[in-house]
Amino acid sequence: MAQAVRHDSMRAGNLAVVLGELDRHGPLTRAALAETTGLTKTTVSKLVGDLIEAGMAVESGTVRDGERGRPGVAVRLSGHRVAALGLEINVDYLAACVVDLSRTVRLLRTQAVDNRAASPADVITRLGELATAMLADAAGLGLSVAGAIVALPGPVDRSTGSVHRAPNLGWRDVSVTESLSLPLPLLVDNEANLAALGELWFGSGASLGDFLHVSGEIGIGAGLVVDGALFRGAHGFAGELGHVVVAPDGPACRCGGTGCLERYAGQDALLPAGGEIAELVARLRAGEPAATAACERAGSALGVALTTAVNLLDPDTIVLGGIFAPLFPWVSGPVEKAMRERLGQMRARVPALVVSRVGADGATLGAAGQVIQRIIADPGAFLLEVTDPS
Amino acid sequence: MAQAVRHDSMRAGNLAVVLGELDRHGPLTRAALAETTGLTKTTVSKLVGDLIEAGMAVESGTVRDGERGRPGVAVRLSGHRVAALGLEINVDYLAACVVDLSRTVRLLRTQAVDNRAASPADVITRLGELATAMLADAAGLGLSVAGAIVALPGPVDRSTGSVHRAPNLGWRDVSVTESLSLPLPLLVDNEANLAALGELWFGSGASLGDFLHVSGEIGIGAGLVVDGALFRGAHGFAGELGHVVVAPDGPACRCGGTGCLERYAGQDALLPAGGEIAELVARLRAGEPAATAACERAGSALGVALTTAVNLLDPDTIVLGGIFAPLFPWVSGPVEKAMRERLGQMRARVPALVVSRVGADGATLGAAGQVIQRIIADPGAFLLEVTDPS
DNA sequence: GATATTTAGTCCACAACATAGACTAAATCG
DNA sequence: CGATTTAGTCTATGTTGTGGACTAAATATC
Repeated sequence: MAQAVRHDSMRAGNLAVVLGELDRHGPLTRAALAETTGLTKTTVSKLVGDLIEAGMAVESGTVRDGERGRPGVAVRLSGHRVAALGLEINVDYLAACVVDLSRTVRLLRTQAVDNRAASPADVITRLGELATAMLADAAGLGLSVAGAIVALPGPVDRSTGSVHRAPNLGWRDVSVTESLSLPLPLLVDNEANLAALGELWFGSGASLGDFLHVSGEIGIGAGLVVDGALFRGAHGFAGELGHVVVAPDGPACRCGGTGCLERYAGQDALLPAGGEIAELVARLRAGEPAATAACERAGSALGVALTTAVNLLDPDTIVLGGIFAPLFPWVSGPVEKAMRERLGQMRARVPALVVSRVGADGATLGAAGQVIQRIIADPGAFLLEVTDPS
Repeated sequence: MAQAVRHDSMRAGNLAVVLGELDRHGPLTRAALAETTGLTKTTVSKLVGDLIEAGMAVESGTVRDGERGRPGVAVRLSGHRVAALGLEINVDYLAACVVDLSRTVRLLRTQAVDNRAASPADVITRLGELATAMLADAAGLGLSVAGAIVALPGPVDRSTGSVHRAPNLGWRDVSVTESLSLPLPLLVDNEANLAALGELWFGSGASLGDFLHVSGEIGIGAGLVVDGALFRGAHGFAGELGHVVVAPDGPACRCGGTGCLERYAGQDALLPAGGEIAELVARLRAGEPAATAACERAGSALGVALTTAVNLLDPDTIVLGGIFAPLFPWVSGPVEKAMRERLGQMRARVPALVVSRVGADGATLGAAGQVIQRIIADPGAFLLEVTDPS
């Protein structure tokens, strides 16, 4: 609980500080690192030496920063050795990616499968095969994969690695970490959460400030990123935007309530007759009035729900992802209108509304990125793992 | 930004760990501290010695923990030297309190004044007089006051110490820290936020887990406490529960929107003809149907807004404070009904609904408590201040 | 073109802090 | 009364960062 600082953790902390600085502020010389971290040049040199030895950083050319003086050697994160595996189980596909320490996507593979038709055990077996193939390919690239996270479309218990209920998959109480055995640390997380992190590291990124990322699918989830980390709430179920009440007397929702956002702006509300979002986009492009009206309705409801979310969570930016990304041109107007009307008078600035820049792979990439984030936040633990093969 | 660990900050960090442990887990022997912190007995002894010398801890009797062996000396937080000042400006009163390091309330004074009638400058002058008197009394008790926080009824900019708009006071862009000059560090914060912290430290406390504290007044604010700290959002305006949309087509609100919770459950909605909450309680006790119906309506609306808040913020517990504390017996039913209906099916556990245990002084006490919290989180800084009179 | 100046990075003696284990102190058990 | 157990202190030691002297490599100045 209370974490005391000792000599070894002091060192680990300083390694993390240096690596974090390299991660956030690009290539830096040792002198610049000493300045920004407040450590002495001597200390920085030693720490950088360790990081280079561990394959987590490399020197990359010289830089003349000022006008005069000896040029410095730029040091940057190196992705040539350390990597992470991101996995995703979704309704109609499996996906896996390998991302290296510099957050470069090295491998990405998607497999279209109808996972509703298969049993959870079969799905997990298939994911295991995909993961094993990816690990082999990663080894071929000389990468050492430090860990993996599985993205799941439903509320998860991260401590047990299980999904309580994933209605879209038809799963109940399935433990993924128990069934999936891979030769590395494995965790699970919610797809909407990881999509938000995917946007942070592989999309518009830090320019968004603190943002709320909306994942529209059949359900509607959201992930709030504050200071580069997810806000999860007490039990990890924060960000359930789909069941925000838009109209207390509205239609019944599968959650037991009435008038939830999902009933107005979920995929089933936009496509009551079924079908693909791509078809809806085609009808919208053709200017079909019924399609435009449906988006108008969904956008207004989404605007009301997001107004509420802004009042409670206070983000800088709102990112629309999932099905709302292709529909952005048609829903953004009503959403912005609702937010301006309801927030404009009280707040100096209404949060900006932008479209997600990562596509369907957001959650898969976010999963791998989260593993990388953990390594950067505590390189000492990983260093031990690599150098000490006990 | 990136905070490196050096020898001095290692020491400061360990002082904070020991003091934090004493704060959370009551009186402890040096041996017990060594066990829980992971530090050696030698180190703990040195740290405890420093804390005792600084007047932040004291030895208090011996304890026989096990069956055999030498009994240990219990060490606990001491409030005899270090204290903090909490201040509050509200619509119809000023308040000040002095709380010591062990979070004992040593002084508390309230002054009934109609602050809407006076100019901001006059109000602040009067608060300054109250604060100066409190500081003199604290000095008389041998207390050294380390800092102060002013609670204000409106959104504040904590970096400049100013309120942008406090509609209930009729204030616009008033900087309190600039106008109020006291011989100690002074900060400002929002009343609803500080009331939540007041509940944490002077009310039901840590038994609540992560909780959302609702401050019902003319407006309705809320403060979310996660892991013993306030969730503030990107700009510090999180928790604006009063403007959560309960019915998109509802009555217009002063915020520019329509159907905000405030219009259904704020003080003006419960008492459309004006008057005091105490009178409403009397009518409720008498069983007056109109009064009961008003609470029913307010409770249902509050239940809808809280359902939404739970979906987005995921707290363990919801605490009703402000005007909802005396009205609790009449509003809690409808609130719980709404939450059970709308959340019961999706969640294993619907958050518990409890009444606030701190009264009107919650924000004032929370203000002082927040200063104490800062000292406990970084005793090193305070130690320097005391021992080094530069 | 030689020298001064500036900046980067390394080296070495030193200081700060925590550690490990021996030691003393004070209780209960047999 | 001695053996055992637990609390707390003392001393030598180890790890880590510091500060300043030093070397290295560039530009500026004359």
